[in-house]
Amino acid sequence: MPDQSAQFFDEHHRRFFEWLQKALVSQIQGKRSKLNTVSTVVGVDVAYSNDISVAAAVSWDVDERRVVEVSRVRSMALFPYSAGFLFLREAPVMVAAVRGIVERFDVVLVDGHGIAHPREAGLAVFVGAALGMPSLGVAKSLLVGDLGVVDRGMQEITLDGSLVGYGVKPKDSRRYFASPGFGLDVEDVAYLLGVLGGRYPEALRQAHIEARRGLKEVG
DNA sequence: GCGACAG
DNA sequence: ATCTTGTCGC
Repeated sequence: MPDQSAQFFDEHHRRFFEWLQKALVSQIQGKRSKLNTVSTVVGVDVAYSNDISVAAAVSWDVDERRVVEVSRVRSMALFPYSAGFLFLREAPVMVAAVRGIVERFDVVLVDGHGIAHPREAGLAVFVGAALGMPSLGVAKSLLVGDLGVVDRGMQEITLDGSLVGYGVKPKDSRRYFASPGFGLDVEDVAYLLGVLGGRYPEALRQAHIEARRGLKEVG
């Protein structure tokens, strides 16, 4: 079997998609709206079964600590996974799933990096921009950047000398890396991490479960 | 040229 | 991401 990714990522395609990422980044410059009080967050994740993808968005009430709404979308996985270009594979279906959430919410938590990305154009940046909603990237492993010293279970992620996010290692839950997506800055990330209790976001844990459940319920 | 590489 | 159950431990 030949590498399917070659079909999508030869030199010409890769260069064009990189241009697209840079275009978005320059396009949203200055569109950093101030993050208001966060009472409801929406976590979004995608699960796969061959070329079928199911995205699940879970609305989570931070104070009451409960799921308030679930939205799921099934679709064809048209792009293969390629590090640095995850948005091609997951952004379309993630955006559709979040649009299925009816009740209001304050921020979208995306399973993937925000600006902790080679071109500061991670999946969370695309999803937030497309929705016109503040977004936070939450990844389980580092893609780029340098980690600073561990301080109270947290460490800064630096890229070209600038702070782009935080690595977090809660005592109970799994390690993760958070960076701004759209509509919020690094200072807001620190605030958000506090609101979310420092642990791996329950909204994302639920989204992961719901996405996998979606694969099974339909086939 | 050699490794690294979100999900 | 996905293939996969129960089991050891706090």
